Amino acid sequence: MTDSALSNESRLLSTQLASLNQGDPVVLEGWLHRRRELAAVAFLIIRDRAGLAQIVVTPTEDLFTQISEMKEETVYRVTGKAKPNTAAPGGVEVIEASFTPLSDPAKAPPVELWRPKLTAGLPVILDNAPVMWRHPAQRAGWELAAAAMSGFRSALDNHGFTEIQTPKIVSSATESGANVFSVDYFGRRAFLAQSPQFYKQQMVGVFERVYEVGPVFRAEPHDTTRHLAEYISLDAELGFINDHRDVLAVLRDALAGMIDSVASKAAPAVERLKLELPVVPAEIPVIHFTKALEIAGAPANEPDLAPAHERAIGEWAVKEHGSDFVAVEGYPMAKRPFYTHPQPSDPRWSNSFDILFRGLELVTGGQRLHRYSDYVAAIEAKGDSVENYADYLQAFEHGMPPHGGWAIGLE
RNA sequence: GGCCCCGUAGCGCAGUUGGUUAGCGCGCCGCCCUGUCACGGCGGAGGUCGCGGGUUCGAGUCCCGUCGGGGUCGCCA
Repeated sequence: MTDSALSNESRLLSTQLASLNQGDPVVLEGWLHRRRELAAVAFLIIRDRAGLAQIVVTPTEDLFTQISEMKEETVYRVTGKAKPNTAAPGGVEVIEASFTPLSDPAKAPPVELWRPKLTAGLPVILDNAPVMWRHPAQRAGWELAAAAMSGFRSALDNHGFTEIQTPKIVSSATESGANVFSVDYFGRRAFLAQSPQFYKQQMVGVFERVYEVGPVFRAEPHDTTRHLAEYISLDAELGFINDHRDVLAVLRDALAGMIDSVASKAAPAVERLKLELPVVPAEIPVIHFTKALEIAGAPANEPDLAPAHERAIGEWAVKEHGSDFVAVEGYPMAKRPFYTHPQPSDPRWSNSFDILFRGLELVTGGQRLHRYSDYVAAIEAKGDSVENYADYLQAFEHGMPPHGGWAIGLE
């Protein structure tokens, strides 16, 4: 657990202090998180990747007179001796310390990073991001994301998936009306990828089961916080399914894997943010779109679920099934993209679903068309030309199994 | 894009029916305090009140415009 891969093999992490005995030598490296100067004793808090450590300085030490010159966020190497002390956070503190700066004296941060709560608005946080991310509460967000991605990957690895990376600069923006960013590609027009959808389907033709964790780009011109220009999408696609219910079953395991991973790998972050982690039921309750409208009290001819409807359905799921998760299947074909597979019993509806989590849309997925002839019909039905999709359709000309998948926004 | 709200010191905010020198907490600087853990106490510096125009004897405050931010609805493979 030391940084033995580095040349400085004696370095300890702050959290390892607790296991030391009186007088054990200590080498720490980190940021000066906070100084607390009293008349006859001073406390210096060092922050490293693991947490915080307390160094005690007494007036007999030369260091004592230099403390007022030291600036928060300056990086130091600290050497000293361990001293168990019940008054110390973590039970063991460092005494007889000497500090060697590894950076220039740091400029005062725009906000007080040592405060338990970050007292800054979003614009201030974004404008000062490199410093703000150091705050334990901000950092916790990164820890959650890392644990969630790790859980997603291992859950799908266990299900026989292959991780892929698809192009992010693409030649055509054929997919739907979502706005795309255009870029200059050596004098030709290209676009930032809105979705790995086409590529991941093609790769089902190679690996049967694939997933991707990567950025997607949407130039949404709307004044809203519900869209981000760039975000991380957790995409998966799997072949040889019966219908979208098979997709849902694998998705359920992926979600459970993500939450388990957050619980085990990001426990300090969960505690810091005082999060209550949801439980993914063994089977996520599924309702049909028509039933969802009923529950939400919306007219039966409503083409889509509004945010207010989604909230109502979320409450219903907690009450009826004790679940934070609920899947709505059978969205109208008219509202779904052309590659969506219709519901065999009634083609007005689709074999696609959304998963609502506490009343918010969390995942969109479903079964896709897999026959070439169906694609030709679907593309012509929307008044488009098959030639515009020639590259994509090669996959289906050459044999594709029934398949489906989903996309989760990490944020 | 519609509707509502907000831009005042590094950060978070207050500022009465328009009134003379624009305040508070934290940070910053100085002094003090035997163990803190959001340490505490005393003092000090720091602001063209987002920007432009207008009304008025007088605008942080009212009006118009503009830029930026937040909420909500709509839109959204």
